[in-house]
Amino acid sequence: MEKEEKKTIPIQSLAGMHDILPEDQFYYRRFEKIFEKLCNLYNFKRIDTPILESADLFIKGTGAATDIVQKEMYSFRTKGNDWVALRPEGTPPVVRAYLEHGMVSWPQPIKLFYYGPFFRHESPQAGRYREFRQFGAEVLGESCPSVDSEVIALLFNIINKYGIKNLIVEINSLGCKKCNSKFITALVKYLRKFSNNLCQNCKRRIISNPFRVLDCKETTCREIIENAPQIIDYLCLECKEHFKEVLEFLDILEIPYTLNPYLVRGLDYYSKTVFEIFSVDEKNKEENDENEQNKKISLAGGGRFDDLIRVYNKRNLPACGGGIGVERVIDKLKEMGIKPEEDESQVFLVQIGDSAKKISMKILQDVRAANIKIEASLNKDNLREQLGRADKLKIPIVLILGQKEAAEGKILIRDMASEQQDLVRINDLIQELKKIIKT
RNA sequence: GGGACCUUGGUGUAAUGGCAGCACAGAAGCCUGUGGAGCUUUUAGAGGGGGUUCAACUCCCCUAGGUCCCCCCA
Repeated sequence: MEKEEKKTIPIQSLAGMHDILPEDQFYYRRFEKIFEKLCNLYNFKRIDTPILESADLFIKGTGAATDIVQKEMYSFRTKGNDWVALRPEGTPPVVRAYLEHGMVSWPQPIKLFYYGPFFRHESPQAGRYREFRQFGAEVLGESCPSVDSEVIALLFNIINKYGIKNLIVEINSLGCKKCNSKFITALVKYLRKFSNNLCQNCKRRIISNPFRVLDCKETTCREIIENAPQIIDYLCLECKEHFKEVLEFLDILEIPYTLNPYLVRGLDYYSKTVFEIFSVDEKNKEENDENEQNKKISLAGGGRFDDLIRVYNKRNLPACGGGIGVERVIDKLKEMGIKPEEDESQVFLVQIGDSAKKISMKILQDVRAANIKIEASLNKDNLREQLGRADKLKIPIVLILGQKEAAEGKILIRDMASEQQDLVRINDLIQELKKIIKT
């Protein structure tokens, strides 16, 4: 054998991708428990769609001109020469599944939720990762404005229940095709007058996606936008009515919201209602609004997408949905200093001697079968060490099985805090444990 | 796509162009029948590559990550 050169190749996780270590799992579990419970109450059914989809699904659905598709999509050719993509968002796959499985013929509306990883290739920063988890809820096949409010309420309540208060919904209406084409004409006409003063991006956007100019953060652009026509004034009767009702429902549900006429969102398929949910920090609420505006990160967002289905199918299908950025919500909770409780072992088994060790294996199995979380270190033999371990793991109850006890078919139950010990028959152990753990 | 700062054992950190030190955690022991303490011993480190230099953890360049900002979004 040659002498091995110790050249270590650094193995790191990819940029923007993170391991979720045991200590962080509880943040996720807590979130999962909450959305599962609330979805059940709202009667949303879970759907899981593949992480890998045809790239076309997003190019057509999310929109070829959007940043998500243009710059951020993980897409590649497979060996079979298919053009595929890691899903950057959840709505197109759900719509695809809806059509593929004939959910049109199920009783409408179809209320679905999903949870899982999504991928976008952009520079990582606060609340922004290349792999992130999203919870989303979609209602398909229903045009009633109550649906918009219900989706907002569901997302709002999940985040709220997770422990993040001071939530506020920003909401706007983009209108339908008819009214927003009128608006776009007016907007473009207005913007052209100032096009020399707009930033480079916005000059391009006048042609490619004039809506997005409203969203620009450049101060010069913002000044121009201040006096720009507002979509609200161009809504057709139906859209105006729809929006009004959504807001009324939000009032009834006591969900705090503010109208944001500049909220447009970067996905192509939205129509009528669009919204994002933010957490407002008490402390800098009053301070310089400018900085505040730029710094806030939305925890959730969504809207109505009555026209998305037509992209894939001739069918006409109203729908509305939204998603929560799970990492963003977790980061917020951490920022607030809240830690979900870890579910520690309740019992630790200490054994001394060979015969005891063998009986221990059986006891561990039986105790676990009785749904009691028990830990042991069978690799160690002395009592002191094993007790030390139980102590380090902060396990409140220790079972001690020595040679003496094993021979008599008995076992000691020790309460670590009070240092009280009871000798019980091994046959009665589970009963005794249940008594102790209940109280 | 553009920019700022950062990277020292598992973790948190210190100092220095000249032996990389400390704390915690880990392992072994004092001590195979009762834990939390103490003591002893011990494992383990400069993200990777290149350059300047007698000498680089330190200075320079590249690269990979991290954090953050612009852009955009969850």
